[in-house]
Amino acid sequence: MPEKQPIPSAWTRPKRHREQPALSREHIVSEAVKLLDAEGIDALSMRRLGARLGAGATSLYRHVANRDELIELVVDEVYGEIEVPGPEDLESWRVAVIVCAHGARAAILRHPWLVSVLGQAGLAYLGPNVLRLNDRMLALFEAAGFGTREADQALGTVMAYVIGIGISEAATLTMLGRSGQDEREWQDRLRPAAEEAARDYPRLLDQFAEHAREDPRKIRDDDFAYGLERILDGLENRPAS
Amino acid sequence: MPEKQPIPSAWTRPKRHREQPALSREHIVSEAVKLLDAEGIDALSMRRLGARLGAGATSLYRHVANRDELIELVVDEVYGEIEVPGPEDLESWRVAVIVCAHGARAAILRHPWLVSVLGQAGLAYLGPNVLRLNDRMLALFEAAGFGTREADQALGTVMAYVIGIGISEAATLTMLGRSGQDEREWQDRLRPAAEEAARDYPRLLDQFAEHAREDPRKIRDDDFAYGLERILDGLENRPAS
DNA sequence: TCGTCTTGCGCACACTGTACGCACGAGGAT
DNA sequence: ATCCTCGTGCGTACAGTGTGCGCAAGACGA
Repeated sequence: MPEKQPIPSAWTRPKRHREQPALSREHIVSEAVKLLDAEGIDALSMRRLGARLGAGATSLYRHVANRDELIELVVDEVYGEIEVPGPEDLESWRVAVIVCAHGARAAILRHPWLVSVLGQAGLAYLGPNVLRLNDRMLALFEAAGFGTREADQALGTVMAYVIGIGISEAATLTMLGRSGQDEREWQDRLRPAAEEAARDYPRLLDQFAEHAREDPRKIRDDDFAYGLERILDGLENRPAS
Repeated sequence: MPEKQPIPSAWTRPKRHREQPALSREHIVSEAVKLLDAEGIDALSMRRLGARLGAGATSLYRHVANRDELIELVVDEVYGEIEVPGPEDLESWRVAVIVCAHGARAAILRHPWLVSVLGQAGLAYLGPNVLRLNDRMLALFEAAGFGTREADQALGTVMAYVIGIGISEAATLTMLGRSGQDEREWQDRLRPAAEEAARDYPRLLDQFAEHAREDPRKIRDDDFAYGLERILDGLENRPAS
């Protein structure tokens, strides 16, 4: 009488259904993005991701070398969402770059976990979508009269700004998501502590007061636009090199 | 007969030496920075940090609420390294901001793990050093004629840029540290793969070629300075609001 | 001499990434 | 048909993680 054995001979065998989806790199990556969007970076574990795909944790390793590689893939996937206006409808390079920058910021805000992951791992910069984006934006700057080298510098400047802003915005959004609160009420709840901490800095208290009288989201939008305009001004009126 | 017991009555007791260092928030944080500098973000675990302090892992929790709080403290600690020229020796607000920006970049490059940590956790923005730095830089901008609101926007623009640049530089440095290679030879080793990946993007290939003929570090320095100058140009010649 | 407080620590739990090797279905060769 | 070789999924296992809990022991005031 087979007692403890897993009844190997029963014909209620697990019924391998190799039918359709199985598992594929693309499928894994896209599900990882969904998981990250829904539950944030801390929730991305191989086990949980596997579970969502109806697979075991280690099965993923057939399609992805390790967690770091998975993250590189996921980052490139998000880069793929950023659109660059083609050279045909560029009424001016300036608005084209503005469109890109806003698109990139929107992508970051859609996926706030992105920036918390940009700094770690190699992030090879060699993903197809990263390359595509870089190429098309370079084209924009070169068409605007920037030299080969300077076009790269200008692009780097704009992208650094967008990512830098994104990091602080995404940190805020992540914290909000965790506490399940509204951005406004969160700020109100934090104010006493903030004012206490900044007691000796009247300038900061002024800032807090200034921030208190407007919608936090509008402030973020305005701040982003402000900096972007100044940067584009600086690039447009650059000294002849 | 006490057999398996840890010999509780022996006078070879562990010899509690509560003498001096014990454990303190400051000590923990400063040792954490050393550990991070030496071995990177992956090496920061409560157990390893405890071991470096001659303490058990859970002892740290008497002084630090959890790992996230430890990270907030460590971030603030690094912010404390960034110096702001006082209002006395500001020959011009522009050079003062340049000094700050270079100081911030230097701090990031000294502690490349910083940026990989900025995006996660709340990073309350309420650490004493963060407040101090913000206050003094705000003072700079206000003294330069920026209004209360606009000074904050200008500061945000510059800092976002510095952090954005820092993230990509730090990612490079971290990768270098891991592979123990020189920046130059790393780039040479990577080139074939990069050129293969960018096969269809002649503009990118041009860029690679351009980059190949100069010292990578000089390129990074130049790029940083270029963007900073453009941003300051844009801020200096801002339209009257 | 006795509480009470603070501090360090051992243990335990749930969870992580991932190496290893088995099992099983598909296809090609004999 | 029979066998062999792949590619793929998964169970198990190991070392390592953050941290809650409760005990022990010194410090200190009454």
